[in-house]
Amino acid sequence: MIELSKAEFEVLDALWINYPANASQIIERLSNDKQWHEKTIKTLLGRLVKKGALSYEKDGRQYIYTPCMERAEYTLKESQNFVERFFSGRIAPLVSGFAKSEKLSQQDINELKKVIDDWEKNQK
Amino acid sequence: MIELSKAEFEVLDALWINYPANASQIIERLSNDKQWHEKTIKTLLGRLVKKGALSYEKDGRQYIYTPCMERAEYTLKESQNFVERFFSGRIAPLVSGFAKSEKLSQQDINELKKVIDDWEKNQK
DNA sequence: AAAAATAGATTACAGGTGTAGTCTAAACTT
DNA sequence: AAGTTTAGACTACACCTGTAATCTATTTTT
Repeated sequence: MIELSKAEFEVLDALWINYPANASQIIERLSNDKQWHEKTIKTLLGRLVKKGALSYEKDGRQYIYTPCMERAEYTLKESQNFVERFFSGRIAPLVSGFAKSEKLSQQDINELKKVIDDWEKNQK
Repeated sequence: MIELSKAEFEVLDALWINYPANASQIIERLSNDKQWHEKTIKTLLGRLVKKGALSYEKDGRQYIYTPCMERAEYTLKESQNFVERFFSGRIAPLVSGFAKSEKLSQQDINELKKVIDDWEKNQK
C-alpha cells in the first residue's frame, strides 16, 4: 500500500474533489481550510508524484494532475489497515467503542442499519 | 491526544496484555511476533515514558511499567481521529466500504446488529 | 526589450521514527 | 575480589514529515 502522510493525503483529497486539476486549482481549494504556503503544497504534490499517488500531464509549463486511485479505494485500504492494527481486523469493536462513548447519533444508527440491510440483501 | 508511532503502540499493546510489567516481560511478549532487538524495545519504552503514555516505579535497578490510559480509551480516540480524517466523522461510510468490498462476514454483521441493539436499548 | 511574476526543481532544516550501538553503574558468577 | 552480565541512559543515523526558501527557466507585464 502506498503510505501517505497526513499532509499528503489532504492535498490528494483536494484533488479528488475534482480532477484533473493543476497546482493553482489545488492550492485554491486548500486555501479555505489550510494556512499552507503555496510552496508547501507544491512540495507535497511533488512527493505525491514520487510516491506514485498522482500522475500528471504537461500543459505548457504546468502540470495537470490526476490521482492514481480512487478515494474509496484508498480509504478502504487505510480502514482495513487501521482496523487490523487496533482491533485485530474486526470492525464491530470499533463501532462498539463509538456506541459506548455516546459518539453515535440516531442518524448514524439508521445509516448502519441500512448498510447491514443492503449487505443481507446482497447475500441472497 | 498523545501521538504514538506504530512501533510505540505495539510496545504499549504488549503491556496492556498484563500490567504492571517490567522490560523483560514486555520484550518476552513481543518476541513472538516481532524481530525487534531488545535495545529497540527499550528505546521505545523510553519514548513512551517521555510522551506520558507510560509511568513506572522502580524495583531495585528495574522499572515496572504501567500504561497511563486504558486500551479502549486510546483506541477510541484514535478511531475518532481516523473517522474524522477520512470520513468527516461519520462511521457508516467506513462500515459501508467494508461491506461493499466483501470484507464483512456474517459474524461481523451479527456483532454489528448487537451493537445497534444495545445502543437502542440504552436510548430508552 | 527590460522587468516582474510564475512554474516546477532543488535545497533546507528541525523534529519524529525505526532500529539499534555504546556507556556506565550495579548485580550476579566464579 | 575480579570478570561478566544486565539495567537503564545516552548516542547514532538514515529516512520521513511539515514547512517552506532559493534557483532557474519561461511567460507575462509594462
